[in-house]
Amino acid sequence: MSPSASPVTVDLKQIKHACGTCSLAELCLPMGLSKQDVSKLESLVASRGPLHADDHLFRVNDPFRAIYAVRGGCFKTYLVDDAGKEQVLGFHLPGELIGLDAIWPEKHQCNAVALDTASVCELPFGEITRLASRIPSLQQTMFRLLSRDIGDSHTLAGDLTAEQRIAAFLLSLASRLKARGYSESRLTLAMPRRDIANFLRLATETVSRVFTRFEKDGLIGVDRRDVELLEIEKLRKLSHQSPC
Amino acid sequence: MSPSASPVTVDLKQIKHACGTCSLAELCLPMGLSKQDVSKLESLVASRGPLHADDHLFRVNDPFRAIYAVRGGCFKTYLVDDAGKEQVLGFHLPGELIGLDAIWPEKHQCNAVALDTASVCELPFGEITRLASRIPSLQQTMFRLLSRDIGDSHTLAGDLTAEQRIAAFLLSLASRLKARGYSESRLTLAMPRRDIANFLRLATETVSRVFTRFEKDGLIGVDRRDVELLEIEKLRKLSHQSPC
DNA sequence: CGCTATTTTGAGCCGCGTCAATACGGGTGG
DNA sequence: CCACCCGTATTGACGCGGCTCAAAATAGCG
Repeated sequence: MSPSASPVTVDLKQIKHACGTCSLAELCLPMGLSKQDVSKLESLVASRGPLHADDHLFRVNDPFRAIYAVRGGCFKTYLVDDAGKEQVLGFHLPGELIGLDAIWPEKHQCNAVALDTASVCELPFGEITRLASRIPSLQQTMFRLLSRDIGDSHTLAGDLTAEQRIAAFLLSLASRLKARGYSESRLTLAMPRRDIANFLRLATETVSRVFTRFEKDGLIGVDRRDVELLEIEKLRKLSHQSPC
Repeated sequence: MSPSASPVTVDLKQIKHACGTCSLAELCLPMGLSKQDVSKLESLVASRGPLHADDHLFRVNDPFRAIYAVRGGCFKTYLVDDAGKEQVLGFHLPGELIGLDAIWPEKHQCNAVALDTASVCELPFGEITRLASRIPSLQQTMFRLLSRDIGDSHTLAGDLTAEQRIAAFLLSLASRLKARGYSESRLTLAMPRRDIANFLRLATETVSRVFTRFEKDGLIGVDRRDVELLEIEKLRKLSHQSPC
């Protein structure tokens, strides 16, 4: 039924659930909860993993039962359009939630696949909502997390040049990784150029060319999937100056 | 403080709040609530209007106090980027909610302006959440409405040709209007070409040209802002066939 | 060491944006 | 009722950014 629920030999229950001590706590659901409330929450959370590259967390039309918090690794969400072509909707780093768009019709609206070795916390939605009724701050947190995702979607909506898109993309990854305790300037892309291009609505070749151009201009250092941001300020200017 | 709260001579309290009898009930918050719960909800709702074209409902960074349900008319939400250029985020028809993206940071994330004579129901968010804690189905409704907005944002994200965008835009308007009891095939655009173009990330001239082309091909009839969809099926095909 | 997927690089083309001019319509004042 | 004005919409000419097609370079892997 649920994908990648193959007879893996990992007993999910063995993994200790400890939102209270999780380094992602303030990014994830427990944000702003009391100790007692966090422990109630913990009792609902099931850890799941490890998933490997290309393992699916869920697929379009899977029944919606839980939302997922990325614990480690990187996920990609995507659709397949009528012509059979993939449409990357986003990349999801540790501390970020996946599956919020499935609440409405109670079916998953996209596919979610691991890009590398990854693990997630599974949050059964029905029980979360029941708990949220009794804990106002949890309800509030849920509303905020949902609201944040609505605003975020506007980020890439503008009509931007290839350079602007790629600069913004790199900066977005960097800042999100920074918030999770990783380096702000050095990052390893978990996804191939094709996925980046698809996500940014560009051709793979264009992404490649812009990477090269950025490197020649001394803005970044590129070695395969390792990227170093050398001139963050210049990138920032590039990313939100209009193509006037 | 709140924009367009000029000394209008309309006493807001005079307008009868009756979510129970509102034709938009099943589109709006009361969706799936019991009679008793609806009446509790009604006691929170304040009607506001009429607003006139160019009246702002709220602006970026206004403190977030309420979400708004469009009761009549049409609204546009937009941002102004660093270069001072407007970015249309969406159009909002009767029965649709505005301001959900402001829950998170408790500030409005965009500007909302009436395109024609319009009115809204104002739903004080704090009281809604308080009520939602006590009425699980209201909480559920809120989650669903938020979730729906997340999914919707993907609609225009693809890289589509000008014709695909415009066909999809017209179909989206038509289907939303149909759900609200209006004609499915005849519609009056409340917004100028410039706003359509901006929303679809196209040039005004391109929108104009595609309208003309569609008309020559017998797909639509256009008279200024009145549009008639003559070949809905063909438009549908056009809108989601890949540019292969 | 060969096989394959990924990435890079080059050449040519096309859709759409830009610039510019014209047409249309609705409102205002004489 | 007409002349005038101004914002919106249409139409045409042209250039460019990014896509397509094609091929070579590079890396990972058995």
